[in-house]
Amino acid sequence: MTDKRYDHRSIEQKWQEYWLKHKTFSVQNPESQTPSNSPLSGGEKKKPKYYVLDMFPYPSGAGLHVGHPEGYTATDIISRYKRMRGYNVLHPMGWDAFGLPAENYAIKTGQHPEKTTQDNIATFKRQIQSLGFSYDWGREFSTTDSEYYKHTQWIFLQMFKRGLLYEKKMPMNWCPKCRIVAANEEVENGCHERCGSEVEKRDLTQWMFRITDYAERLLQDLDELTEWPEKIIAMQKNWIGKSEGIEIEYPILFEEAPDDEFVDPNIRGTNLPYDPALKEKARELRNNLTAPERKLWFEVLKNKFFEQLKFLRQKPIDTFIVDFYCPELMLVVEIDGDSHSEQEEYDAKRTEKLESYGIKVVRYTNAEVMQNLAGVYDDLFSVVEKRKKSIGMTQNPPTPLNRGAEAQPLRTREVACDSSPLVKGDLGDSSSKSIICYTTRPDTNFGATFVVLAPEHEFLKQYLDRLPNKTEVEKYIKDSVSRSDIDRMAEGKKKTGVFTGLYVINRLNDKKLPLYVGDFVLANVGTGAVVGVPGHDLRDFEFAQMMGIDVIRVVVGKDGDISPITRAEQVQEEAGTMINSEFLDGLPIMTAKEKIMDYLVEQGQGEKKVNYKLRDWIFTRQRYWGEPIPLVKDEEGNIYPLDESELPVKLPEANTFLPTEDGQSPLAKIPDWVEVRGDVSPSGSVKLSSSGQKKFFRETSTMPNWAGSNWYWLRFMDAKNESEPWSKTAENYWGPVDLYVGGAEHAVLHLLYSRFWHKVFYDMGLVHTKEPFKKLMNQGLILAEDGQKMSKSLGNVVNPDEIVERYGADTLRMYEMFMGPFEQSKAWSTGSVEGTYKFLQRIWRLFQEKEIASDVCPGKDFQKLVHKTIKKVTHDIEEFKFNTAISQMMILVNAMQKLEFLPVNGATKFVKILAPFAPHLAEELWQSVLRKTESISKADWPEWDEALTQDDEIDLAVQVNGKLRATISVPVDIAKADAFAQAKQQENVQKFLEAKEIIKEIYVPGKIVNFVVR
RNA sequence: GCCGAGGUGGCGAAAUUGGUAGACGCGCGGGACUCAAAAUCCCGUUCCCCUUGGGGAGUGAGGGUUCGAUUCCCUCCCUCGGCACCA
Repeated sequence: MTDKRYDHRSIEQKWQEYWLKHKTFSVQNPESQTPSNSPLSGGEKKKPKYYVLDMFPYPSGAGLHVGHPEGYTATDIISRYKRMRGYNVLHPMGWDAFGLPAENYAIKTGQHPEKTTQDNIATFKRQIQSLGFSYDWGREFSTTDSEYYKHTQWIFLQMFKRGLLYEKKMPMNWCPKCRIVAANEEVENGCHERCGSEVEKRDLTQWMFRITDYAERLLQDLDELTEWPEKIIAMQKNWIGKSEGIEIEYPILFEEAPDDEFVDPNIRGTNLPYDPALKEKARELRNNLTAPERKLWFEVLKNKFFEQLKFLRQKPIDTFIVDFYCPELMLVVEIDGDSHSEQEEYDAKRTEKLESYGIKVVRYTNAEVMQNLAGVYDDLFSVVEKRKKSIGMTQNPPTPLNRGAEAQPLRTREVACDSSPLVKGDLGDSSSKSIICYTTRPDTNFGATFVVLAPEHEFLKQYLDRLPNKTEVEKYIKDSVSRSDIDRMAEGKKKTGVFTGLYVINRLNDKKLPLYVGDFVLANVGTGAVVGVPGHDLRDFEFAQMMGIDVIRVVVGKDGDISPITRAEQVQEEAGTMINSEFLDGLPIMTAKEKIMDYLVEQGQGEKKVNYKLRDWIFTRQRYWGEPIPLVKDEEGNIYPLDESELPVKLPEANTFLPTEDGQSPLAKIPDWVEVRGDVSPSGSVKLSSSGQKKFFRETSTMPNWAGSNWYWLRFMDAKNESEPWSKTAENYWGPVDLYVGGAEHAVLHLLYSRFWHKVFYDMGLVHTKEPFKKLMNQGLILAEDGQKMSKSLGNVVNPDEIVERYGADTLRMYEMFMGPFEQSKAWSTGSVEGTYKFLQRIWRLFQEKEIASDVCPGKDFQKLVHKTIKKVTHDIEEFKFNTAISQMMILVNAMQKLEFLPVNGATKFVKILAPFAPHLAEELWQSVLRKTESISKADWPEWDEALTQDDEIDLAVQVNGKLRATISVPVDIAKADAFAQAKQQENVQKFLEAKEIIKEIYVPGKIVNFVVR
């Protein structure tokens, strides 16, 4: 008997060297053009491919965390398993090495980030290699290699040329600590996810990626990702945040402003005398226009259909208040109700009096306005023309805007709008303003009782002076803008706001809605204005309660409650039937939503709109340690892409890595690099040369660290390609990634950005699939022994180097797989590590101490166990259930230990299935003990005989009334009657059947017999 | 608040379509070997009760469906992860 101890150190070192030396895990791309000298043999060429990818690490100074090997071991098991199953496996590793820590370290110590990065990569590589992963190191690269980032820059240029990038000045997330702009995805609860300090909003100009152009596709194609965790799908859906609704226009009712504010006092008709007592009355009328007045006003007069002509509403003249008055033309437009004699007489007198001032009066009836607005318009148009002539206004003849068809009422607003339709109408004309509100629940619009604007709303900026409650509003805006998002959140969800003094009109029911400012309305959501339906939206309800605004019920829920809504619990948001809503009454809310949307669109009061929470991606960073952006500006500020021949744009040497406080990259402080000369080529790109005609300035921002990781999986397919990022041949063969494994923290960052770029590549014809990653798995977090997150400050960090030194790589791999379900987070347990180590020792001793016999019949039970184990381990690997695969192997090992000899057949099979988990030990047993001459990676995965996985004899459970009373050992295929007969003979069963009547006998073959008695 | 994943011995955890709950491992108890210890091997180990056999309870709580529920349905509680005034 040999007495060799299980010496993990020498075994692991020996085989790691062997694998490297023999290039055991290097894979070649199929060379389509040279079949004869292709590194792939004819047989290999026909092998199906399998691409297994880890999320490549950022090589931090802290070295490998025990969390890293968890994912890496899983992918390694899959890789080794797939190889043995005959796949051509691509399993690469590289470094995502641009990023803040190296740079911050550089700022602190002055050490160049390049140096830090190289050191860290060396450490990471050594640590990863010490774990015996089967990577093809021939494909290794770092995103910081200029040979790599030259392609990243090339991709940037292509995207720039496709119009996917634009420069924009807007409030950006600025982290004052890191002195860097962060993408929305990088801000958590108002804090920078990197450093945890609070971000500010700063107006900065940055390059933005039009990821929103792909919002719909990013959402739709999630359906294709059937092998992704539901959790990630849900998070991405949520982040994209699609909602379907409508933008509704609410015309603003301005209080009367002094005439001279609207109309040039030099105009003859401006200063007509009037009774000052009428002023108050006119104001009131103005705020309560009749429906026809409103229609004529909003759809014709206020909208400047008569160019340059200003109409005033409810204007006091003499002792009258006229409906509409145009001072320039001295023209009055009146709308009359159904005429009766008294009224006619009065009107005639009034007309006479007005005409004595030189005023022309035209009259239309309510019915005309309501039913034939086009006719009214035509008539008014000719009146205006004549009037102009008679008054002597001949130049600039008024041109009517586009009108609808003759019989149609006029469409007066074009509802299609610019990108941020905060306010409708020309800013010069205050009397034609509307507030646009986005809502997903227009069905409840009959219940609207107020409108709230975000404090940042454009309307407030431009019309502050015209607000009756100017002082209060101004103060409120100042207060809320000065508070950060965090402050606003810290105050809970308590609603605050102030009344502007203005009203808007809900044209659905001609109701006046008070217009408020409130900071619960967010400027960048929807249109920055919300229509308040307090009966059916909790937030609106809270606001209404705070402000003392009416609540109207327009939905009856399941509970049938139709009482006035006074408590938050009564606020019905989800489902129900419409009431108090005129033509919507009785409809379920979803039907009502469709109906009213169609109605509002038809009436020209709104436009359907799909909204996404997803914002464009802020792409530039004010940092040194990132890919320089290959753009230049000329002295006029025009932007040009650099010519592709200029790539890579390498990072210049720098003395300081500290970004400026005003949001500039340290690159901006290197004038020799920033200022260049060159010429614009016919294609519009710039070629640099010292003799160039023009002066240019380089873009000094760099790319975010997501850029490099946004296409790296494609580079691995063709890592040595110098002329292009990857060849189509390579992508055609290897793509897409079959299995992608990493932490769930990248759910909406890396994984969303990568999907975005991949779709652009797809549109460019550079890849043949819409999605980059077929199957995605997230490893669970590994917590410290105390159940807390591992952290330096808590001193509970487990160093993988120490574990490898003491127990070996195989133990660490095996232990991490045995800890529990792969996707679940779990706490470290040193005790269990030792248990796993003992298991490997037991295997070792088994092969050292027992004679391996080829001619010994091991017995049928053992043979069955071997086949069962192969079956279970195979299934479990496929399903990522490594923990139960290992327990099954433990069961087999326990059984082997009880045998006197090791049957060579069973032992060989066992070593094969052990190989993906503990490759060093398996390779040692394979080559040194079983005397095989080739690496176990080249061996075939063992098959199992299904018949041998079935038991002949089973323990049948016998129940009485569902309670277990006995178990009987019977042949699997026992006849039903025999099963019952044997079961009844059991003493303990009889005890429970005595003096009872059997009402039912249940037999589930292979499982149970159950007697139901009474 | 919403979305997702969970809640099973002292601990990590198992359990095809509803069919013997707790496989496997750690820990613990007992034993063998040893002068002794370590290592190794063997036996036991959900809890409670009589203790040869057994009996009762038990998978976060409470209901329901079923001959039978960790598994299916309803209500609720707790933990973790994500989003968070998205109109």
